[in-house]
Amino acid sequence: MATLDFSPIADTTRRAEIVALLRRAILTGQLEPGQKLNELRISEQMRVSRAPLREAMRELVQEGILTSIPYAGTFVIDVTAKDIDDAYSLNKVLDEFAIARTWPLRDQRFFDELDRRHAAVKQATRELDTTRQIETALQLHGLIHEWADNSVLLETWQRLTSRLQMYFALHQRARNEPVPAEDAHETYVRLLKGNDMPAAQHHAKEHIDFDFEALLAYARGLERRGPNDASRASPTRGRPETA
Amino acid sequence: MATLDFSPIADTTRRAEIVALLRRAILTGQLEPGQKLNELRISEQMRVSRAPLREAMRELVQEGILTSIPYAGTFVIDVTAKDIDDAYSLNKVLDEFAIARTWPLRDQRFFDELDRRHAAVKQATRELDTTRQIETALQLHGLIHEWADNSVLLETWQRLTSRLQMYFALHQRARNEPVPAEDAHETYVRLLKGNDMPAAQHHAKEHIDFDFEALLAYARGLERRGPNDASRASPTRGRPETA
DNA sequence: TCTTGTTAGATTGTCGACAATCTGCTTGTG
DNA sequence: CACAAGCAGATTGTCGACAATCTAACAAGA
Repeated sequence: MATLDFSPIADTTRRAEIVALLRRAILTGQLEPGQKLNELRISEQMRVSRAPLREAMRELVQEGILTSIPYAGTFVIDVTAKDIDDAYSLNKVLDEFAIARTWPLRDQRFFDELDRRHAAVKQATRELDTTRQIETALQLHGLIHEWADNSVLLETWQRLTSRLQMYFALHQRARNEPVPAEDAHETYVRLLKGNDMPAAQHHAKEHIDFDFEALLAYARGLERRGPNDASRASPTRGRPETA
Repeated sequence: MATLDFSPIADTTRRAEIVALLRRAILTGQLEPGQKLNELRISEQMRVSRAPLREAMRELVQEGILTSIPYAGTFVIDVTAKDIDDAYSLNKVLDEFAIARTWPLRDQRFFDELDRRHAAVKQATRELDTTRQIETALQLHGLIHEWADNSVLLETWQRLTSRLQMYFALHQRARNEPVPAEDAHETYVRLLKGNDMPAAQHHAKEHIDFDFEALLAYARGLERRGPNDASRASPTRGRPETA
């Protein structure tokens, strides 16, 4: 028989859809860092009860983009310059590892997918859709982590990605100007297709450096002006239950 | 005035306690891999309603030690040899990074804490408490990740640790024999106190190798005999919603 | 005026019940 | 006997209501 592989059926629980909705709202910056999530208000807006909403929020807390204080509320995580720096330096290490693991597994399907994602970035750039530009760039970058055949690495990178996407979106939102139109990923893609693995690893580091540069400057600027002004109830008691 | 710093008050929600209970049950192997968690039964045993229990389970799903299939149930993750291998190889990279970051931050407090945790391992070994032995060994190992001053790294390592602890406990349980009594961490501690960082990094890798060796062999043996026989409802539909 | 105790309102945490879905068995039919 | 349809039981997902806790405003007293 012909081996037809069906795609998985859609998630049927409200919880899963709520997770997707909330995650998108946070990662695109519609929910600002530090902002409190009022359960009753959100559940009424989404036309669901608080039970699946709360379960969804627990997931996002564990995912690292929300933080919860008992009897006080659940908040979008704050973005500190140190967080970005931490994620940045760890990402370097993970990239190096991912490239090393992916290297011997590269095949035609890998190169095709690489080109496909690269094209998606370029299209988003042409259309000046900054949100989509961030998304596609991270997806391009994520290919080496998906291809490395290491589930723990992939999980780790996806967690990192959530934060990175949030940081980038915040950055874009604040500056509100399109990313440079020239293609910053041309060399990256070319090196991943070549035969010089150390060169690819080295470029990945430099490439990240470039992306993070402006972001870090922005975050540091934020901190100098004091914490974000998003309407939050300034939780003072207890500590967030981070993972 | 004298600056007396109070420790944070204990978590007062049932949810937090349930998370701790379940996590411990899983990591010590009281709940076996693949086993299904019946919500009604557990909630009755714990004398709580299903709401906080379900929220706790969502957290543990996101933490990576449970897996959930809509309308089918929530299960303890299965332990495959590949999972162990993945965690193992990534752990090497993280260790190297953690040592590099910790190195310039070492001070007397670090050395004291190092000795304290080392002593805890030795005491657990003397008392032949294998479960505690695993716990303390991982805590000793975790110091470099805590000290590295990188929150993302720490989070990542803690996620890894959960699985490692589960794997080790499973291993111990199956073989039911105490770990070699000789002190395997003596060199590790000594190198962390010394001045040769590359040597410390190198030893960390070798040290992990040693620990994982038997574990990997055991896991591979498991797979050869087919999947675990824990009473599970053999979920066939849908896919687990891993993080 | 500053501090302390009280109270009202709002929000989070928890509960018990109902709805939706799955699994396995039974039953009827060829 | 093979097989499909349908039913019953069990389990998960969701809902609305109540209890516990927090915040902020206000009053009383030193």
